[in-house]
Amino acid sequence: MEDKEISQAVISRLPRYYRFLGELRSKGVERISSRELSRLMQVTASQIRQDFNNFGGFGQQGYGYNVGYLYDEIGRILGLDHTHNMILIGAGHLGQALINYMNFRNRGFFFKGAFDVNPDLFGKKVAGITVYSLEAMPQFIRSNEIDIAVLCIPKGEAENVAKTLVECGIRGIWNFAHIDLPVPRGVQVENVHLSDSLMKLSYNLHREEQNEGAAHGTDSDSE
Amino acid sequence: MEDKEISQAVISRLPRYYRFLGELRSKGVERISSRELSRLMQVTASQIRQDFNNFGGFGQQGYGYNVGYLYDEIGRILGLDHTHNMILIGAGHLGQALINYMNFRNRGFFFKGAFDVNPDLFGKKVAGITVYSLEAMPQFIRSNEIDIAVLCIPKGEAENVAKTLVECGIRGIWNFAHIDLPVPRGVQVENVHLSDSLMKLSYNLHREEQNEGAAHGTDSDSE
DNA sequence: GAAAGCCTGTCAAATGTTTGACAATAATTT
DNA sequence: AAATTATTGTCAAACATTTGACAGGCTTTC
Repeated sequence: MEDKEISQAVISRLPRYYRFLGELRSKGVERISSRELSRLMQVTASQIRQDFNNFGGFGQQGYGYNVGYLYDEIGRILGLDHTHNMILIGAGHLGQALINYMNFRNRGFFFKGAFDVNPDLFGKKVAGITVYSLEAMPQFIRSNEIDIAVLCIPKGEAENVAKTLVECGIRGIWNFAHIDLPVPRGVQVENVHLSDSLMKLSYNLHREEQNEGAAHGTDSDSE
Repeated sequence: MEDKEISQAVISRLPRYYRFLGELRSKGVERISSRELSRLMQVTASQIRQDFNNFGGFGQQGYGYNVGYLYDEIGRILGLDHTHNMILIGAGHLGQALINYMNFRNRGFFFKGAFDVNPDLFGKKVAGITVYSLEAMPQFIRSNEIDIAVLCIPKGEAENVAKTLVECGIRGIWNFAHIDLPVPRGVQVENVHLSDSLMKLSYNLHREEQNEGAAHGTDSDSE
C-alpha cells in the first residue's frame, strides 16, 4: 500500500533505536514516551516520532510506545525476523575475527562457509566454520542459499571477486575492502571502510587542536 | 583566519577523495579537473568544488587541480601529516586483527601497546606489540604520548574503561564496543558499530524484496 | 462516566546539504 | 599577442532533513 522511499538517514538510526529498546526491554520497561526516549538517546522527541512514523504509527496517544512491540517492529523492518546465511571471503585476521564475533549469530546472521586463496587454510576450521578454496565458492553459494558475502580481502582482488559473486546471484555484499565495488543495480553493498573512519577521527582530533590556537570562545561541538 | 565550522558531511567524504587521488597519483596522473574526477567518483563536479572550497581554493581556473598537491593538502587536513600513537584495549580477535592491519601504519597510525583483562595474554606479542594488564594502562598512556585509544572490549566494560581513558587525558577514542560512550566535550569518539552496519545491509536487502512484491516500476536506487 | 492530563501523528517552519548556473580568469591555440 | 577554450570559485535555487507547534484522541484520575 505504502510506496514512498525511506531515506537512508532514517535507516541509519534504526539500529540505534533497536539497541536502546532492547536494553529497556531487558530491564523490564514496558512503555516509553518519545520524550523519555529522547532524553535517554540524546535526540529530539520530534525526530523519534517522525522516524517511527515513516513506517506507520507504532504508538498510542496518551500512552506512548510499547517497548516490546516497538522493538519487534523495528527488528522486522530491519529484516531481523529472517535468518541470513553468510559466507566469508578472505579468512585472514579480520575475517576470522568476524566469524568469532557471536553478536551476529544472535541476530540471525550465520556464517556457513569461508573461502581463501591460501592453501594452508583449506580444511581448517574457524569457530566451527570450514575454510575452502576460493574456487569452490560459486558452487557453495548455489547449494547453500547464501544471502550475504562478507568481503575481507585486499582491494586488488576485491573487484574480481565481487564480479563473480554477482554472477552467482549474491544480492548483498558487506565490504571491508578499501575500494568502491562496481556492482549492478539490485545488488546492495554496505561498506565498512576502517581507514576512512580512523581518518575522520584524526580530523576531529586535529580540528580541536587547531581551534585552540586560532579562535577562542569556540564551545560548539561535533555531531 | 577562517573560523566557520565544516560539516561532518564534508569531512566524511574527504577520505574517499584522498583514496582516489592517491590512486591517480600512483598512476602518474598529474592534473585532474572536477569534471573528470566527478565521472571517476560518481559524484557531481559541483560537490567536489564545493567540498574543496571549504578549505580554500586548491585549484586553478582553466587547469584544474594538481593531483599531488591536492592529495597532500587533503592528507594535511585529515591530520595525516602527524603520526598518531595508539593503544589497543581488548586484545581479542578483533583487536588482534586491527593490530595486524598494516594500512593504519602506512598512514602514520602506530599501535604502541595493547591491554587486556585476560592474564593468559600478558606478555604475549601480537604483530610485535606487547599485551599488558589493563592496570598498567594509565601509566603507559602518560609515558608514551598516546593520542588514540582503540576500544575492542565487551560493552559492559566499555563505559568504565572510557572513563579511565578520559581521566588519563586521552582525547580520541575509536570505539568498536556496541554502546554510546558518555564522554565530556573535547573528547572525540568515532564509532564503528559493525552490527549496525550489518543491519543496514539487511534492511536494504529486504526492502528490495518487499518492493518486488508490492510496487512495480520502482527503479530508483539507494544513496 | 466526565474531566484533566498526556502523548502521538502531522503540519509547517527552520535549518542544512546538494545541485545547477555563470562570471572571472588561467591555459592553450592560432 | 589576441582569441578561444577550459575550468574554478561562488551564488542562488532546489532539495532534504530536522525541529517546533498543536489538534486530536487515548489514558488516567476523580
